Amino acid sequence: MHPLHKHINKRIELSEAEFESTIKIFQEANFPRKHLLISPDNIVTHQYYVLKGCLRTYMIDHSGKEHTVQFAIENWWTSDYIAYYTGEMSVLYVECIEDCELLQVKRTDLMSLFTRAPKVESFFREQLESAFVAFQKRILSNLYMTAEERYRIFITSYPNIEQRVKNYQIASYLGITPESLSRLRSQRLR
Amino acid sequence: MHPLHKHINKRIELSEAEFESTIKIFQEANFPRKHLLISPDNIVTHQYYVLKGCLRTYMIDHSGKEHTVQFAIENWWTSDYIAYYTGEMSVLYVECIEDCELLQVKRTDLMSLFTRAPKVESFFREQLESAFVAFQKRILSNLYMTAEERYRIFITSYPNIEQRVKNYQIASYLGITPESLSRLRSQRLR
DNA sequence: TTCATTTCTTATCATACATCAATTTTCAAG
DNA sequence: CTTGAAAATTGATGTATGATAAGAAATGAA
Repeated sequence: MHPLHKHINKRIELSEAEFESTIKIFQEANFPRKHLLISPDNIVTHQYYVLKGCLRTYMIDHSGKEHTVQFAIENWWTSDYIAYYTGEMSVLYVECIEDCELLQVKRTDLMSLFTRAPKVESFFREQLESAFVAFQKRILSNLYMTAEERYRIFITSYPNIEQRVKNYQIASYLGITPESLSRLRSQRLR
Repeated sequence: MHPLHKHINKRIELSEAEFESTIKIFQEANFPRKHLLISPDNIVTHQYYVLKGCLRTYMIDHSGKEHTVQFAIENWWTSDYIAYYTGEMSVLYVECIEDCELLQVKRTDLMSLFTRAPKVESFFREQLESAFVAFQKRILSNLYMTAEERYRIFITSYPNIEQRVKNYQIASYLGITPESLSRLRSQRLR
């Protein structure tokens, strides 16, 4: 069974035939480590499903500092969703931090698939509901947790991520400097 | 034209007949100032559309401090979306901070409406996309902006909100103390 | 394996915001 | 209006995290 079919069927029941018409609009796309899938000031027409690899979505602020919005690993979806959903120019980078095997899909193709296959739209709606919950929880945890608690939550909810991404990238996800992350990691060992 | 019909038609075209079958599953619900629509440790079965009034969604952490997730005014939707979408017990309060006229809808009714009326599902998917974008922007701004910048963004994107909500509630939305908000407001005047 | 580059750590000092406390101001109920 | 409670302000002091710098460790390209 195709990994994407398996992934979709965790939420909704899609027959082999229905999946066939779905997978038609997806294209395989492989990129090496360090490749920038998306960079600022572009129109974003695609979203991406990760078959293999790891990607990071981040912005660079006016003072040159990086801020990580999201990591994506196998069976996650990624894009610059701000640009993808609004049609505005991109503000984010999406970078492969490992060699990546992706499935890409164009938003316009997905939209017309939705009218033909409402079940697929339901899948994406439910997917969005989960993502929305995750982001709401993240906003809350930024409001009331210390950096150390957020770090602990992060490494348990992204298992093995420490082997795959740099500490300074984790720091930029948590909203602290690499130095502060280093400090709180060394304190935890005592 | 019904305010909800007008609201939906900003995204998708819904005929009078289609709207009739939609509005059927909504109920009017009016509550006075200070009424708690939702409080922690309950199952959340409804979401709410604001016809009139202002509500605040917040949590209280282990040390008793309040943290505001969202304000909702006319034509906004609100609920404890974490509990509503996941089925988990609520963790949030949703409080009327003015007398409120609401339309409430049960999630199960909405789900079955979606299968009968895919256009309504499209409306809610698009709505979610926008909400997702807003939350992603908020996470980013918490990562790279100072409290003062976030305050400035807040008062321009929630116009006239200062007349409707308490400063300590705005502070708890921005992730700072009321004292800090008071100080940065007085600095802005100089 | 080697070497240059990137990343991580450690230390010191600086700062934005928190905490605590004391008034003053606002506001809503009687 | 009056009045008491809630909210906002102001000041003094504390603290987590930032900024900067320098050395150690890890990494990856040749």
